Amino acid sequence: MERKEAIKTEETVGSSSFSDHISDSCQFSGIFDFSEGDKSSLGFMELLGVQDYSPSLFDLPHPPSMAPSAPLPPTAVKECSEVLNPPATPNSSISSASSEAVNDHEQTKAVDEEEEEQQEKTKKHVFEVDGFFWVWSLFLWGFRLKPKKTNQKRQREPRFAFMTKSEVDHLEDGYRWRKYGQKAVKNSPFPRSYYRCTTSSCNVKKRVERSFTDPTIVVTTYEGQHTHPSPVMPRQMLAGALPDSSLSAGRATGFAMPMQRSLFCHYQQQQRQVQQSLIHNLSPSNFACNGGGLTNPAGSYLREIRFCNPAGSALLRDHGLLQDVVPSHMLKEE
DNA sequence: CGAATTTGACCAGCGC
DNA sequence: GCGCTGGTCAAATTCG
Repeated sequence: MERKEAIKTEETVGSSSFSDHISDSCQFSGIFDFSEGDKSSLGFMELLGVQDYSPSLFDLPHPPSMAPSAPLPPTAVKECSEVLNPPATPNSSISSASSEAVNDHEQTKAVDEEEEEQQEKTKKHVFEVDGFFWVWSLFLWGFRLKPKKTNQKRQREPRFAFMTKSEVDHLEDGYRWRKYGQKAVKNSPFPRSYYRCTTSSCNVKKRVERSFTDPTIVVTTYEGQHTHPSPVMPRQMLAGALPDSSLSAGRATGFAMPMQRSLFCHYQQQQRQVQQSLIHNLSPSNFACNGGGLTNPAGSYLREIRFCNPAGSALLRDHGLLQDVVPSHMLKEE
């Protein structure tokens, strides 16, 4: 049901064509599902191999073509925010974002609900991380979980979904999980498994299921935030293996950073087959995705994923498999 | 024997 | 109101 709504919204917003258009130069993308309170949202994030960012680049529905360029040396992280339909002076529209986001939110309170939804739908964020520009597109799922008149609806934790190409269903992510349920998924031969963090004070949950459009893809959805450090992965190991930006992201947010951790754990466990699969397919220059498409009428998360010829070992080395799948500021923003 | 998993039952939300 | 579906519970079973 939720996914069906997502499809509707995406078509409304027009991001589908945007995704298609940039797919050739997109180096990585993922779908992220956030739910909080009575509001749900779905977005996709794309890493663009572009150095010369121009806000008009993201002007829907006619984005210009983008040519990938070599990665830049690590730079200070910048965070940018803009609204679609960029201002008249494109290159000056990039500005510090956090406060703007807050201000935007405040302003939208003043308008009626439809206008507010429209504004939220079209809000986009652009981040620069280590010389890469990340486009964070966030749009509502097209519905607000009907707020109960009595406001008795149970609050849902923020959720984070990502896809991993793996032969292993339950990817090691540094935390210990206890399986508490399994359900058949409608229109899919693959069941969905439900896990809870085994730490007593921590109520983080995750769902794991395979995409039935591509059985090699595992869709993992995390809900909530861990209230404790990873019991499996010593911090020192992490500190030695991952760039500062990755660590700071995890520390600053308390978020699980699931893909980052799972990739790292695969290293540690010498699960070579899975590791190579992950490295190959998640390496920025190998991973091309036709966006956060949800156009499959049966409701799959995935539309089409293409894997290009391997060519990016340098990227892999320099950027550590894009450990910052979600840059820290994105997580801070929600 | 304790921990983890399995699996059918149950419940809540939603659409018709 | 009813049926469908997603999510959770908990007893039974399996595993180490």
